[in-house]
Amino acid sequence: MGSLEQENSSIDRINKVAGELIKGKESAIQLKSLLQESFASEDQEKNSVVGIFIEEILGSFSRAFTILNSGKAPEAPLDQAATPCSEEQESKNSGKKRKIQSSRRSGYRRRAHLYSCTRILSKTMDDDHTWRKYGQKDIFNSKYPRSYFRCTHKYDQQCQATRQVQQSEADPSMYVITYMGEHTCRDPTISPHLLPPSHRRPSSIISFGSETTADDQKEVPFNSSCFSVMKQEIDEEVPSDPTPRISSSEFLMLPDLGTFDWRAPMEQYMGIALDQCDAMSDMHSSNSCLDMELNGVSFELDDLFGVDQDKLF
DNA sequence: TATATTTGACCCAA
DNA sequence: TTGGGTCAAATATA
Repeated sequence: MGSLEQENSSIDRINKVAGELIKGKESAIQLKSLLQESFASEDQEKNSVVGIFIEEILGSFSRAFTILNSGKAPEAPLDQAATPCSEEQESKNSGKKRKIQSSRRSGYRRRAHLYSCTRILSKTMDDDHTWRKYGQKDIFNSKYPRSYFRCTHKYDQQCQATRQVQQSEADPSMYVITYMGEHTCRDPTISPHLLPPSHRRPSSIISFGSETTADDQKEVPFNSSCFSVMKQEIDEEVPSDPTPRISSSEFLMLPDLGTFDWRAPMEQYMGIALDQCDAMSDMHSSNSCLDMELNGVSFELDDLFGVDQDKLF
């Protein structure tokens, strides 16, 4: 008896939550068009930032709907350390088309990355790393396949960085890019001296790209895989471009990065970057633009650097 | 010929 | 059991 009332109460709550989500999503869509209209003529960068934020928000709504419908989170955390594959691993299906060599999976690893972070970007974004596609999968309940890329230097420099690229269902012109693992490689096109020792460790390097060439780039080495500018090859039709190019006009830009001093308090730069999102300040509490995940624990950069949001906005 | 991409199979985690 | 991440043979391209 009591259980029936509880059940009805739960359903009622779910319906209310769904209603609020629908309202929120509609508001976000309206806000997007409003903001992009107002920025369209004057500030392309703000317009792009708005787009990124809105995509994140809409994605959150979609995931929330999914959770409501399924009763569980759509994505499992990525912090599970993979069990290193032992040499004794053998093929169990020797009768299949492709026969496996006994050592084929000896190095098989999965989800062993220390951290991951997800970006929603347009395909025009550029990256300062070279990637090689190693797989593509159709994703359950997803309209578009997901492509898997690894760093070109995986074998020659044991770089473990990978990324996943999937076309956004909400906006097919955008791509959801998930970076996993950190770049340990030293791409010859990236000036190593730009990476101070304290910033070569994983999860401590974030790069707000600059509109400079690879030669004179003064990127903020903050996270070479998470916040670096995107590479053209996102488009699957476009082959990997071995020449890294830097163009982050659609991403958070810091003015005068050439004078960046990483010994300065990070909030100084975060403040500048986040200032560009000032139009979205009301959304900051729910945004994940600068969110990262380390060992499966999500946190925001302001937590990481002790940035007080109230001071920034 | 070397290198990159495609794609089916393998394998892990939930 | 199944979805999804990775491997590697086959194929494409420069």
